[in-house]
Amino acid sequence: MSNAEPSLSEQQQIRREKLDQLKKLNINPYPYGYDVTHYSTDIIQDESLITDPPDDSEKSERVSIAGRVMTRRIMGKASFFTIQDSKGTIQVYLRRDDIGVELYNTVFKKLTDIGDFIGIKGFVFKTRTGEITVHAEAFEFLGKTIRPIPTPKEVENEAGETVTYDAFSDKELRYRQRYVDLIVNPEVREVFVKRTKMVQAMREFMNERDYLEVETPILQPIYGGAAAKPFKTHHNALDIDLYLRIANELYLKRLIVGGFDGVYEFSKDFRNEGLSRFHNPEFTQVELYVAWKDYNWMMDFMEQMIEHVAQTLHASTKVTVGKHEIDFKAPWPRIPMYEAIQNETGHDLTGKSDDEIRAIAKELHIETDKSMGKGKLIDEIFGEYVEPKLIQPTFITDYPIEMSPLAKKHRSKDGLVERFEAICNGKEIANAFTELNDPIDQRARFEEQAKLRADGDEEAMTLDEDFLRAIEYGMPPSAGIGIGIDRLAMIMTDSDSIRDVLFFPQMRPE
RNA sequence: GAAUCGGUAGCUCAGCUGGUAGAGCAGCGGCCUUUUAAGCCGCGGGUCGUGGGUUCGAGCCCCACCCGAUUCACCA
Repeated sequence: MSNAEPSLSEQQQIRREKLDQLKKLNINPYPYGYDVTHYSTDIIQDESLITDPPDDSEKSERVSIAGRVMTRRIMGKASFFTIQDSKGTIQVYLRRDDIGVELYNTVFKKLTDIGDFIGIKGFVFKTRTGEITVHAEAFEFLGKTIRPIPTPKEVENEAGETVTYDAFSDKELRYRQRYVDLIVNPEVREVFVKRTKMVQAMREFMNERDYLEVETPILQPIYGGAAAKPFKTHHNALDIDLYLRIANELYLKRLIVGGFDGVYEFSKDFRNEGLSRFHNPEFTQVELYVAWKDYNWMMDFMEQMIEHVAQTLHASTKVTVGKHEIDFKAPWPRIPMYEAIQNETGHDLTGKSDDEIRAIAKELHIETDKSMGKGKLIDEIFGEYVEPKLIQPTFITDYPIEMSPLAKKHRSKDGLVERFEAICNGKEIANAFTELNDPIDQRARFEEQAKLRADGDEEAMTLDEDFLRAIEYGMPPSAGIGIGIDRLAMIMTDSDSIRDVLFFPQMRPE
């Protein structure tokens, strides 16, 4: 049939030849299905399946499994190999005399490679060395792979530690070819399963409280709800520019105006900024808005929800992250921002003017420039001196009004808003406020942002006339929060790069 | 965007002061019916990230570029 192309490696050519040979034997290399009764781990965990001594009589139970061949140990007329399915791996014992000469010698020994899919039916026994193994009575070819997969080997040394040889460890290849990473590095699957369970736990926690999961536009004519640079695109039929959302805040608040008491959305957001260990151009937040509540209530809510997440994932409130053990047991400390800064730097910023704060920033060796307003300067000081030191989950409260154009003025502290950020492992994981629902004030704040923009702050917010119209119709007092799902997933899975909690992190094209 | 480190066989890596590329696993041929990094005998496999340059000669030295990792800067 198809001659091997010159650009193919020797191993790729050989595998294509094997494909042709299978067809010549009237074996479909890509059949349509297989009747699976058991997964690998189910068999290993179910003692009652083991026949001892090995029992091939009709009364012993049969299992049928399917998966990839991952290792092979061929000893003439009998072989051991492992099959990997979606739950794990199990060893199979295969004998020529059980399945026939052609299937064994030709189909299995000659034409089956590591990575190929096969189905096995047989009974379960324990080998001399005590490994639970399926003794194959039927062998079926289920899919040819024509590209060799990496072949890491795991072995336990005398100390009982698992040592991996030839691990598929090149990070670039692992990110670019996540499918291969998932095949050969089983711990990767665990990370992503945990991430999904984390999201499920949060969703259940909110659903139990009757908050409504909603969907809002990703393509927005005016981007808002955060300070960030957007991705821009164009709609041809309407002939208008649109932006990929940087946040969904303003839409969820419109729904609060519309009469929902609690709405949330797991939102893919997009920010046209640098990539790093903590930043991917698209990332996930869950935003939640609840009517009749304020930011104090939201702190209670958040610490309870995250404690619940930790319990669900780790059966404990304590999670090991790098060198630290982080305890999510509620309540978490609540420290006003100025107090936190004073604790770390000795400077009390309360009531200070722009120029005074600029001078303090310089004293603290913070690089400043003209476009930085008071809010930005304080944020810089905080980010440099306080944030990295907050390992245990902590609420930092009461932010300067200049850096929070969507938050409500503090009920008692002048110049501040009712806002908090949750910090954990030295990074922000959530941002929340008592929502600003005074339309006159909101308009003034947008106008303040417009000035900052004119002064060169590219991330200052744009005035959204429709959003203002919405809250002019009246928005109940509300609390809102955004929780960074990727950041939280990093903590919950002890991953030190955001790329390790994203299946397909953004990469430059090959 | 800056600095540092890296890119050699399918995978993991070695490659000296520049002399024309190696190992283990994987692959191919053979032996082997309870092995487990199975073993034993034999064999093949490479535009050394890309493009220039220096040199009799470049994986190695020089220049430019591409890709990645880490740290830093901005942002969640």
